[in-house]
Amino acid sequence: MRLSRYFLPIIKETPSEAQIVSHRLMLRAGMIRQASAGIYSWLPLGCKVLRKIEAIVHDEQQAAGAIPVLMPTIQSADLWRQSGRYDDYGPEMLRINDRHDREMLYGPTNEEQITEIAAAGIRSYRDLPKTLYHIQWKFRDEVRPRFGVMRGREFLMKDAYSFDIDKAGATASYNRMFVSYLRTFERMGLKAIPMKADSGPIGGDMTHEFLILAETGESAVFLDRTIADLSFGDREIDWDDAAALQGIVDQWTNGYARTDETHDETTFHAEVPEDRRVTARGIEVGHIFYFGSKYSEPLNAKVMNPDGETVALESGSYGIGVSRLAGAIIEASHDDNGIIWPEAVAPFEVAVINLKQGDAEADAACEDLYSKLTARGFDVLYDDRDERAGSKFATCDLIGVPWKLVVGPRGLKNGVVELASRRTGEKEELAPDDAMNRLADRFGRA
RNA sequence: CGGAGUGUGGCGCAGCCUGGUAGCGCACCUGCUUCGGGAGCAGGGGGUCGCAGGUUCGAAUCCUGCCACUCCGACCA
Repeated sequence: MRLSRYFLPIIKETPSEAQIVSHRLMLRAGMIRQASAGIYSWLPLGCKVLRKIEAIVHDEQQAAGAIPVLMPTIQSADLWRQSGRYDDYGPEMLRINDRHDREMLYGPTNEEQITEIAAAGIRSYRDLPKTLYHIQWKFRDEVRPRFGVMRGREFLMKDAYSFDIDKAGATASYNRMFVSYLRTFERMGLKAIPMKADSGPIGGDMTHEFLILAETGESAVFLDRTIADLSFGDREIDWDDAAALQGIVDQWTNGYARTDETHDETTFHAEVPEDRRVTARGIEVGHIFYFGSKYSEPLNAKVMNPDGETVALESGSYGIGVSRLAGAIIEASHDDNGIIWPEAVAPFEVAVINLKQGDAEADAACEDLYSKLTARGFDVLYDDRDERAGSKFATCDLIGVPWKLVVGPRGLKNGVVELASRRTGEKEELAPDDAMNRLADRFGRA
């Protein structure tokens, strides 16, 4: 993308309403624009990041065997009456009447809908297990939206729902999602820690929240350092090997890790030696539940088991706050100059910065880099604006492009361009072809 | 939902108390000089002062009502 043709409305000054760094930076970098309280438009840069996050979630969900669907945002009140949640949910649910005065609602979640779908399409234990998911906008009419997309009323969420014949099957499905989440967040460059959670309004007993550590997190967290030091790495997964999955889950859940909701100081001290106790703050980016037949019973989602008996489906639900992640990643990765995107979710992987637009040699060198990198599959931002160098650097750092290729007449005289890392600040002078090869190695591209 | 505030050009703000030609910085446009980490000078464009009533010769300013948004707290993917 040539910056001169892009739409990137950055702002120099800090918007007064933004209290936390991710909100400030998202506004300044032209990623989002507030439409009304807790509701945002995603501008090109923000939209790009959101799509990259979504792509990773889709990829990992499907790797773990979940099947993509897409359910509507507007739902009928009837289903919610059957589950008993129409009244329970309270004013947080946005209720709408259509022209026939039928009661509708903008979905805050989709358990009822998916259970209805499962009830209609799954008849036998032979059809199980199944995990379906979608990534769809949700609306929860928060009393006090704040922190930009971290706590909006409208938000994009991945929600998956598993269906099994019995508790053992449901546990296996739960564990698949658990492991899938470890992989998903790690791919995004995040350290997400599973923590024992309260089940909240959805109910259930087997439940974990995934939190990333950040100073501005909304929850206080208490954990054993050994959990924070775990990393998933490249290990091979057999998604059908229930025992192996259970082993991984055990590895991540054996140590103490809780939020302030479930934290117990006495247990913490008893289980964790003092030098391993970590007290920090975290942002919830995922939440998984097992809830058994809570919805399948009232919604009559029942199947026949091998013994010819009709039994209610065993279910769980599994959420990832996709739009929240965009903010959470920034909370976890930024500096005074702006955002520092992990490569996997960066809106652009590399920026070509032309220090002297209009200089024939510089222009030619930049055009060459831009077309070659693009041809090699890179997402490139070419800053071809007629701006001063300082302004280009500032923009590039603000929007967090992980790598810069700096091209100017001075370097070209010596046959070099500068390759600079946004994260470390390290700079290296290389011949243009060498710089491209360096990037190709880094990103695993030819 | 309790408490506290704010609405004036795209953004950040002053002006309001004490009514009398709507202003500043950034951004934007034009020109010149600059140009390797958010340039300088000169000129220029853009605002029904949140909305509706009221008081007044005259309202951004005073009064009444409404709307929107923000912050603190309780609550939440």
